Amino acid sequence: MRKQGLARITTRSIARQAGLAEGTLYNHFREKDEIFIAVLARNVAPLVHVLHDLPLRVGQATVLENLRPVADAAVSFHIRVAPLICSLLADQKLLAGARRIMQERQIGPQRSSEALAAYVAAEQRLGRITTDVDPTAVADLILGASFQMSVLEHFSGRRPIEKQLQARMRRAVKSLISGLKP
Amino acid sequence: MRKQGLARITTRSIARQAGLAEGTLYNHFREKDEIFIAVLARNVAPLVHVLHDLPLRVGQATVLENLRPVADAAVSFHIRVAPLICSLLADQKLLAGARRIMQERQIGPQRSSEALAAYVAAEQRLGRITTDVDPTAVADLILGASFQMSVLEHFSGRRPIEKQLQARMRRAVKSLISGLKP
Amino acid sequence: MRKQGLARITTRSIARQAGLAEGTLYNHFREKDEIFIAVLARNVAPLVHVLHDLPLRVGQATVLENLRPVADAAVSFHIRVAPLICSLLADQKLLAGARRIMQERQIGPQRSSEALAAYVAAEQRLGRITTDVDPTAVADLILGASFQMSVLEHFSGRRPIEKQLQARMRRAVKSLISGLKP
Amino acid sequence: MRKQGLARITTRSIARQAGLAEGTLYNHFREKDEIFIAVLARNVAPLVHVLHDLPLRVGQATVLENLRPVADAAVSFHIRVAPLICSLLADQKLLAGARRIMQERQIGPQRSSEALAAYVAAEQRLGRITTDVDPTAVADLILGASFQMSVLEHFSGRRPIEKQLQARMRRAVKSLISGLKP
DNA sequence: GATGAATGAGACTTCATTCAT
DNA sequence: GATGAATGAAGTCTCATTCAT
Repeated sequence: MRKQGLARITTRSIARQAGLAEGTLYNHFREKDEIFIAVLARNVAPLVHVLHDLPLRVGQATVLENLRPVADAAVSFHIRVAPLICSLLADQKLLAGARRIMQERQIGPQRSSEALAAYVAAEQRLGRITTDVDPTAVADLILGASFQMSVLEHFSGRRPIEKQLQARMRRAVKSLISGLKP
Repeated sequence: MRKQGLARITTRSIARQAGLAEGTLYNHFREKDEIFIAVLARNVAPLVHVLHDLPLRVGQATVLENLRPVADAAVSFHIRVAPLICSLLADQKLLAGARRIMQERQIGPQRSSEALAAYVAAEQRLGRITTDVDPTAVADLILGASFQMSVLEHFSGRRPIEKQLQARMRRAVKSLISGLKP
Repeated sequence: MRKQGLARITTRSIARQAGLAEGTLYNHFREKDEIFIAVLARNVAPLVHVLHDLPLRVGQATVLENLRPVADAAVSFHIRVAPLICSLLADQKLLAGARRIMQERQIGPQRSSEALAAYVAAEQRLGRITTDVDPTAVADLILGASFQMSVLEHFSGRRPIEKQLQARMRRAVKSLISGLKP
Repeated sequence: MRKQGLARITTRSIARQAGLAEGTLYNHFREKDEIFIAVLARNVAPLVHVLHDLPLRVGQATVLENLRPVADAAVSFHIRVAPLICSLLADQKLLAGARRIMQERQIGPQRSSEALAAYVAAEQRLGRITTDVDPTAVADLILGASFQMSVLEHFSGRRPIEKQLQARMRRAVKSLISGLKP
């Protein structure tokens, strides 16, 4: 389900992959959407964890060293569930269900963005990041780049390789830290 | 069709909006996917156009002034069709069809990325962009940020406002040019 | 559907009997319940018609001659749809839908009962029916006997024969008019 | 189970109400239908009992006093299991099973009707009931009225009140004894 | 005997696509 | 070229029944 990640995921295919009968799914989940959200929730956990730890890192080590685990976790997350995230956007009903559950659990992409932006702002106050940049913009750039890479890989039909994308993502973070100015 | 995801779009609803009978659609398109790809193709045109013009701008004006139309066009594109792009990722069959057509017309997200990276590399050769950054990474950051913003907006359920996102995107470009270093 | 009349009526069986594909049903009805109600409504029409004409018969001909068409129509109705009526009672959801539709159209078994009782009361006022009887009770007896006969026939597994049941019903009406008293 | 129709009754709900696990039901009954028929059989017992005693009452007390317990028991029975009786008619398979069991135990609606008709005939022979009436018709009228009332109540959605329906049924019996003739 | 997760047949419904008019 | 009823494959979900524990 994570690997192929179709909106066209059928209960049949889920059941087959899980080695269960179709009806058995409904002994564990009330409806298909719940399975969907459960997979998403489980996979986002590591990223949430890393973002949650960010405040403790403010002023510690270097900004690059602090952003690296974020970048790695973002890639891990996106590479796994980019098609699932896309399936949400592709289906209004699914999206509505996801939104509801995310509000209940106080999670969601918005929060991840905000957590990252908060870190940037905190480092700005310490003078370790220039105040020329907009914290929200930085979050958009970092998380967006990670998402974009995963989507591109899925688009191309290549089987995305985590290590490879993480390396590419680190280049992006470095580039962002450096800036374009000569 | 652009607003809600593809998953819930029926030929009936397309026909109704077009003021045609359902069967009539099939006098213009061979199958539903073709309609979908046609919509995508039409909406990507402006962005392709801007990217196509980039080589002419190398060394002209400022890098910021050259990237701004790219940023604007990317936002315009993503804001319109983010759910459609996602629908591609969500449907293996659709994705295959889209890939084929994109190859024929020599377009696609890969090409856009490459065009932008090529511009960055060219400016690097002129010394107007530092060689510390990786051109591909810059493309990922810029196009990814634009995509990310649109996806976030659709996710939140807010009706995305183009001007607003373009402003946010310009802040991202400026931040990228500036870099995080103090 | 009328003949076999199962609650276990499946859309498949309906479609087969109608000589249509299963999906075709949904071009004509929004859901299965609607088909169900439609069949019921069509078959109740003649009985409703007869009951509607009753007020015009008050004081005309004889009470027996006036009740006979009611008895015949009731048998015709029940013989056709007793299993369908039963299917309603057997399925709360179906029953709720039927109730709603019946309220909208101002029909229903209650109304039939009342129409018949009203006729009895009117004849009582003319002295053609003794005031010893309760009009509502008479309606219960007549319509109940008709329903009972049809249910018994279906129960026994015999294919109910309309003429035969109508004759039996006429005996019931005559018996009721006569009374048990020696 | 008696209240709502059978169609929506699941083994799960039966088990929950019985305070047992779903699987445990199958240690007591071979299949769901058996549970259903057991409930029906238990509830019909009092009515069967009353009808069984009828021969002893021939020529005793008054006809009205003899019919009253029949009327009361019929209402008690119908009010309890009208939806279950209907569920039989609604399900060919269930009906077949019920028929078989009823033949074994020598019970069934047919027998009830016959028992009541036999009583009427016996009283006719004693001159306590006019020979103008048809015994079978009288049975149809009495049992039918009782069934009809219960069905109407379930139809209307009102929670049927036994005492109330029994009173209504007594009026029906009295009306039948009196006859319509002025 | 009790349990309840697993099963899988089958129900209702949707919808892209076809085709006679 | 336009129409829209008909199609039927496929999807989600329910539930009676089984069986290892």
